[in-house]
Amino acid sequence: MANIVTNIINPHISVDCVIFGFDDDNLNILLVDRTLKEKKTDHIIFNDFTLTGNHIYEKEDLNDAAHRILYDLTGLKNIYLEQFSVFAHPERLSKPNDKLWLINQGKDPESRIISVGYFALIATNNVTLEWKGRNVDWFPINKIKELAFDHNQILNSALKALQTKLLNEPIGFELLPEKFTLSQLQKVYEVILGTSLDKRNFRKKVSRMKYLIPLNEKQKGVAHKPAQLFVFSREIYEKTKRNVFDFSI
Amino acid sequence: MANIVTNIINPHISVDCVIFGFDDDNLNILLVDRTLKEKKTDHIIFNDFTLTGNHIYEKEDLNDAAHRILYDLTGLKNIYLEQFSVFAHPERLSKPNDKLWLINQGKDPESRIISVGYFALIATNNVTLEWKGRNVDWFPINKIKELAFDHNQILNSALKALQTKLLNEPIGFELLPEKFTLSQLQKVYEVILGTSLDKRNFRKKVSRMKYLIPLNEKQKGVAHKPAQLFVFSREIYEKTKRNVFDFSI
DNA sequence: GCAAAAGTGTTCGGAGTACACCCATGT
DNA sequence: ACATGGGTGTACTCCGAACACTTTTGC
Repeated sequence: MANIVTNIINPHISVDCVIFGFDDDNLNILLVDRTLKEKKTDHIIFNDFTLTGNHIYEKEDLNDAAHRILYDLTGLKNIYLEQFSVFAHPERLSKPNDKLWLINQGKDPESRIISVGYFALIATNNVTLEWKGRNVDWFPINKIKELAFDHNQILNSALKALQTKLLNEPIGFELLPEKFTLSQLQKVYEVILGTSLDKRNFRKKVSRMKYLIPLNEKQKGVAHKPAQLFVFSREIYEKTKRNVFDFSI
Repeated sequence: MANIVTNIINPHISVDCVIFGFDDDNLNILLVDRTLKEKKTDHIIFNDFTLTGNHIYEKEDLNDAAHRILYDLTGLKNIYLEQFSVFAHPERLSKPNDKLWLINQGKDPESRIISVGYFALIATNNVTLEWKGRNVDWFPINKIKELAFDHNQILNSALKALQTKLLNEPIGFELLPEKFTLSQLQKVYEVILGTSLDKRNFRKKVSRMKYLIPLNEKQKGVAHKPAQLFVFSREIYEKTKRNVFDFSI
């Protein structure tokens, strides 16, 4: 894998991943702590957060780079991943703290780097997180303050892309365990779209999705009527998806 | 506008524009002739076509670069333009003819260039085209053969993006003159989506689009019942567009 | 008067929306 | 027994789909 050629990094192009998770209540984003300290005194100059991102290798495709970042972070392959936009404003790395940080990292703060934005969906459970020895953690998306670089803009753009995608393709269960209940799925739609849905209408709609397969299995250990569990069948989805030729007003 | 700083080009990043036009019958794409000749004999080594593209300047935003390309090509500003994807495969410029071409242009065929794809919609009428002294022309999209570099892939991806966009937002008249008939608009939907639509149902649907304003004006000089002309009102569209919170099966 | 495209209405089925109560389980 | 979320049906309206004939103009 790692030979002389594949290890040359391309200093002009990076990939940033907006990683969405869901914990039965909130839509969360994975952020990496960025703390700049005075070298001798360990005095904290500033402290904020970034998305997970990295430069690509010279011979590496963008999708591979994004998967590599997710693999380094989680140890998982086959995470749902989608390119949604490019961020290339000439001043995107030019806030004072960002320049300080880049200089401290031995980089030229004037050099132009364009970043390709990906969003990823992962089921939050049972993932241990590790990113280049830095602290990473989940944050509810509606409690995120000012981030490093242009990462607020990237995040907002990712959320819009996720909303659009969710309205057009069944990707909600990428945020859920393999077996999930309809209430969990409904909650995913609600938190991503920022709305609330009627339970009966939601289930009526879902009952038309042939690719949601009910199992002979129920929730266990819950203090209420246990819910039926479902799985998503990609095979059935691919077979039955119809071409939408309708357009909206 | 052009000073020392803005004239430095960035050799790593380019913008490619897929320019769609419509001529009452076909969906067309603007292509640029690429002919490589033996220097002394003028013997043609090969001849094919490319999309319109260019490197960006060091201090230039991507949207500005795409608009600049369209302005250089058509003399028009305010063309409808949308970024849809990035093309960055390490081998994207590595077909034999592409390498020959790059060497002939004094470029290093091994250097990696990523390209940001934009699609543009322009009303074909009354535009004079000029691109760096090379021949440019419209080609019906379904008659396009093998293009230079990865431009077939960029074109296919642009068409899909255009279809998706058209299904979700009213952009069809960007391909039409300011005043247009409903039959013209219907034809735009048909050629982009590759389908055929029922005239009565189409008009029923259109009658719900409050932002399509009928004029007290009809077609002239046509050998049949003259059609009513319409204009698009962006103001009314922005006011009345509803948020779509429905999701599909 | 003929060719060509414009313009128009009805019926049917399927989907969205609004809305309230009983059920199964753990404590 | 009680708290908790699971699970279900009906009425209304709107929209999509299928489908054929008359009208107005230029030639």
